[in-house]
Amino acid sequence: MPRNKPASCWPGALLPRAFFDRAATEVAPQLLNKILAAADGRAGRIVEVEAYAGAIDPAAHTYRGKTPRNATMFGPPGHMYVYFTYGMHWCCNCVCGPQGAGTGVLIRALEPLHGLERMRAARPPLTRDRDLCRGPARLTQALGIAGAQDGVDLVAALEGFALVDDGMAPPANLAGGPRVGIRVGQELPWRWSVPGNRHVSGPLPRI
DNA sequence: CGGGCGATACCCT
DNA sequence: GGGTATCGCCCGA
Repeated sequence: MPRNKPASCWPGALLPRAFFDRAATEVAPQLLNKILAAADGRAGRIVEVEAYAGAIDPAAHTYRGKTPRNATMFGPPGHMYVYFTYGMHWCCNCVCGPQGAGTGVLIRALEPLHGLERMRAARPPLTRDRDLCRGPARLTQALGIAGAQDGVDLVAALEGFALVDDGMAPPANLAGGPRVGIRVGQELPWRWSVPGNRHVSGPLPRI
């Protein structure tokens, strides 16, 4: 694939670097209804996110400091931290600020917008359309995100992936809920989703 | 559409 | 060596 700007494949404005240079808990709800786009046109609207807050957050990969696996999380905001889990799945985060804090936002679900044929081709044959990007490891597979994309700059958007704002505001009156699949830190209400959206994964938060 | 269950390899202790 | 920021398949409604 050419290293052109994904913004040219989806109408809207790239998110500025400053968008990510603040606490992950602040960035996360603002990412709802933004668009994650790939250079080949595959794109989806972000409908579910979780914040991971580094040294103060026992559920964060970065809680115990920098390691080879989590190094990207300690790097510049606006880059993509991709990690491997459960022996078979890749998941995608947006690194947040301040740089060096090891904080980020896990993208948990997308509503598919464009390039659905390519998404289906990248997913198991029996996948129901609702499940194309419903879950953090499903959306990476649908968009072609894996270990090779760890560290990709989503703001510069020169490496095949970008975050785009097409003008749709985040949902109003959002409430946070517990994050999915963690043992520690469950009391922190750092999961947000678009109310009523059918492409949200896991237990639906009470509206 | 929702629940139960097995699969899988890498990282860190 | 243990635990994991999960998912697909299969079954019933």
